[in-house]
Amino acid sequence: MTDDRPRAEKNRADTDRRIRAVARTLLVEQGAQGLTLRAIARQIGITAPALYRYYASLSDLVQHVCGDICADLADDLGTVLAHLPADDTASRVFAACRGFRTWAIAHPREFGLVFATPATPGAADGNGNDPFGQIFLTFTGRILAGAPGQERSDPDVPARLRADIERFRDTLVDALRDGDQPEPVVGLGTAYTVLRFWVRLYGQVALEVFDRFPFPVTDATPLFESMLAEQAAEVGLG
Amino acid sequence: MTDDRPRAEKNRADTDRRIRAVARTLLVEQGAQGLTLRAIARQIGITAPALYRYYASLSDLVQHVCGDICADLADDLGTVLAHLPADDTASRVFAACRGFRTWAIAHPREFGLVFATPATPGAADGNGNDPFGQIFLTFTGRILAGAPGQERSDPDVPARLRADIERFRDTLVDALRDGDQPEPVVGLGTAYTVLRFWVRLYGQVALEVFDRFPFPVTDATPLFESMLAEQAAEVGLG
DNA sequence: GTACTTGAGTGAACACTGTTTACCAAGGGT
DNA sequence: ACCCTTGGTAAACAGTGTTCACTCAAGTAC
Repeated sequence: MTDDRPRAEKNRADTDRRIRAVARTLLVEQGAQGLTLRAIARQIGITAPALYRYYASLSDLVQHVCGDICADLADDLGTVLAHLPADDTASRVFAACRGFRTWAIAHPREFGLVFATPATPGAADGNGNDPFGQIFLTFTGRILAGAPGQERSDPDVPARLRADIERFRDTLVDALRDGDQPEPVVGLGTAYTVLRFWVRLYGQVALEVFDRFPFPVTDATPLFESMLAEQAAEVGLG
Repeated sequence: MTDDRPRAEKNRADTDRRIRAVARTLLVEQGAQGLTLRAIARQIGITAPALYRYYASLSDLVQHVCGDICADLADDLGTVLAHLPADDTASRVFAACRGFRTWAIAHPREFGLVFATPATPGAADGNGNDPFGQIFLTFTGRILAGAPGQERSDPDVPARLRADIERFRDTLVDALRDGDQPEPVVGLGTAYTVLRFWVRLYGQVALEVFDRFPFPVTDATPLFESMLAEQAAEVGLG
């Protein structure tokens, strides 16, 4: 399996990887404000304008870095879930939520960049390439794939929400499509539950990572665990 | 009630107000990236270095602007609550939550600046001057002050959280102290409930304002209302 | 009234930033 | 041999935060 692409192409892909890697470490070590074109160029021994051969602008580069970050997080959650039986939905949900929190705490700068930046108005094309939503869909998809048909009764979702929850359900099964599997079915009640789960998980983790709880927390883990347990109990897991 | 302070002092306070006001409109009209020292100076007919007579740095200025923003939001919620009977806790809670969301939607840039910026490591001195926590404490304080003694049984809060929830309760009664009122009492269960309420409210509003729901939402209001109703029911309001 | 001190504001400078432009040199295709 | 794409450079432009030396007016002390 030798790499017989023309050397030129390989070099290009290589420096592209180096650019993103350096950008990443710069973000981690100095925060978003240290993520500058000239610093990146300096570190890989190149001049700043050369970067415009790879990205149209700084914000374009940053957007791609966000994509990388989300991919990493998705991978992380993927390996976490891979070690768990596919039909033990409860422990898979717990593991995914804990994994998300753990990753966020270990990578606060990355989390801040992708999770607390207002969506760029241009990138909100339906949904699609928004990396933020993508990672969420990925990991709930991985869980749902192993737990088909766990339906709550559909009337559970209030009437005024039906339209949007249906849209979300569609997005979800779309993300679930994988290979030649049969079309997965996801109930409206499930979709609604998943959405609520996400809202609360996000709130909890964001407040913790940004250190924005309204009082000086000494140990956030029990706080997180209790919220998790409560919510799991609420939907009948555990 | 004439203002007989020396004119010099008055002028200083005046241009200080102008600085903050211009900063504010700049933030609203151009986003955080348009909030620059030189732009502010230009707009009030002054040179940039002069601003250093008022603030130690740009980030110092920004921090004070955050304070102003939070004060405005607190005022907003204050007037909303003022029109409601002090003993109708349910409608006061609903009004405060709706008011918070409405304000956030009407002021997305301000919301983004103060609610989605990682806490400055220096400013996290215990709690105190962190404007973020302050506003929250203010408005839950205003509600709790009218509904004393609504205790859930204290054992409701899991054992491992007691220490932190007690700390939160203390912060809360501290913020409630007002004039010569008798020392207010807040149960642990109440504090815990309030905290959970905040986590979910924050998650919901942040996701909506940043347009980061994992699917294209067409009407976020029912989504918000259903989360609000659900949570209110859960704690026995309504 | 005359010195002295204070303090807001200025102008020039420094070290940065993103971005554009013109240019260059090496490689591959025909 | 020719051309032409491609990755890179140097120089420049406009803008940024920040510092320093300097004014110049107002207030205070004698």
